[in-house]
Amino acid sequence: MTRALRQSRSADSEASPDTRARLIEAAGEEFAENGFAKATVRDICAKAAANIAAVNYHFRDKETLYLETLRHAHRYSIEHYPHHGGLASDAPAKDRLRAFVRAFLAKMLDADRPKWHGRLISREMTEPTPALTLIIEEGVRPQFAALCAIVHELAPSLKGESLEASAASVIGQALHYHHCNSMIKRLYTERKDGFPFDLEFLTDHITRFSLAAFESIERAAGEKSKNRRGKH
Amino acid sequence: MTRALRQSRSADSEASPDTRARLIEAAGEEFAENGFAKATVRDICAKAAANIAAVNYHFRDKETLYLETLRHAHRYSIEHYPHHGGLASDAPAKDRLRAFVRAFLAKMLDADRPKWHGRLISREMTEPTPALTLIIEEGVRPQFAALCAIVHELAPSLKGESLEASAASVIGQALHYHHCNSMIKRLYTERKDGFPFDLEFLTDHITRFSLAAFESIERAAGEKSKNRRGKH
DNA sequence: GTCCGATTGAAACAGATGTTTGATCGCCGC
DNA sequence: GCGGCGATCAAACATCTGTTTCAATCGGAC
Repeated sequence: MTRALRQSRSADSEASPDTRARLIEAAGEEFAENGFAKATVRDICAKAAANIAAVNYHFRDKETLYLETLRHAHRYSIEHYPHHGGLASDAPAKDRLRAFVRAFLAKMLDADRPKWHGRLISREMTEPTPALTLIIEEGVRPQFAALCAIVHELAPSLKGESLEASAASVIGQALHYHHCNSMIKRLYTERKDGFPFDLEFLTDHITRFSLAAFESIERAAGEKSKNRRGKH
Repeated sequence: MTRALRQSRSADSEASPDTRARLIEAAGEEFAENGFAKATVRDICAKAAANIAAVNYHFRDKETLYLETLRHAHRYSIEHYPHHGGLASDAPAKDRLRAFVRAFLAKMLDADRPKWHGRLISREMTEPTPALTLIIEEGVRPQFAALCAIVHELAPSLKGESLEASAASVIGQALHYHHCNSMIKRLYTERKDGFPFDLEFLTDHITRFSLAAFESIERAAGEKSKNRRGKH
């Protein structure tokens, strides 16, 4: 009957010349800007200069289109922004933290690449859609683990939940500038030239702030264990 | 013609006995859970045990209903969670920071009060809707200013953008656990009893982390100025 | 050229959703 | 009792939106 579903197309193959790719591109922009619910198939097709039926032909659903778009964004993301930021794993932990923060921020804020990749993924973080857990697990968990490893080097006294919470503190700072972007911008409107929102400033601030915290935490841990050894 | 708009009702007056209040309550839950787009007037009315026409009668629009709901949440929020957290303004800065973080987190995570107040407001932060800027300005800006004052006491060497970025770092940590709630939860599923997401643990961690950062920053600033004085 | 499958196109369908309408009910002052 | 008025209700309306249908088109294989 319906010859709609084209389960073929191994998700990577560049078979159809254009429309499929154009659809994903257009869908990415729409979804990133308006979210899944608000973005309409018609708008997407219009932006892709494709017929409305195209989304049903190349994908099956609006939902599958979304999922495929997210997959695309995810692949792009881990390919262009590896969490080690191009640094060797035996580089000093401080540098690796900076590289991590930088890569993380760049993923979100980078403007010269089609910027919807980051926005799409961050949208998933705040309101996850059912099936995509898999992708996110695959992308986020190793990233988080890598960060935990770095933090562990910087502050060996942190363990278990405290370690993970500290890693979350680093990520939270970075994400904040992304999530509350519009809000923060408005908070700084009184400054003539706006908030210095560039990658370098933020990387620098977040790295510095976090390193300061770890340093102080370690110092305190050192004192404590010294005292303990002294008393016993 | 249409006798729909009831511009009267001074936004606070408790004129209509029930339905208006029930509508706001139901709308709050629905909007907080599903966002503005996904939440349907029919669902809201069903939850409020009101007729579909009620939302048009008491408010004018779905949008006005949303706006009014947000106003309600906002009033509730600043009333029940003052940013000073009940502390006198001459209390030690460390305590005030803790109180601030605690109030901020509580606003978001508090479960025994109808928990949608916080969720609604935080939703506005990530995707602000046009008209409500006013409310948010009114609520967020003073809160942010208060935090900046606290941070300034804790780390006098921070100034201008660095000061504001540091305040944002504190807020970012707190918001992170709220925004990425579902994501974080999933990251910790391997732990049997889940992540210790309670208010106390988070307050403690964020305060500790931030205080550590400020302490270290101040120490470094002290060193630097000492060196400078020494050299000149 | 012809056939066939893949792709595209225009139109229509079906369902959901915000909004409106006109009737009805309950209450209060007269 | 009656008229007026605020409030509620069931039903319908108009629009938007995801999806489907079926014909038209294109490109290559034979």
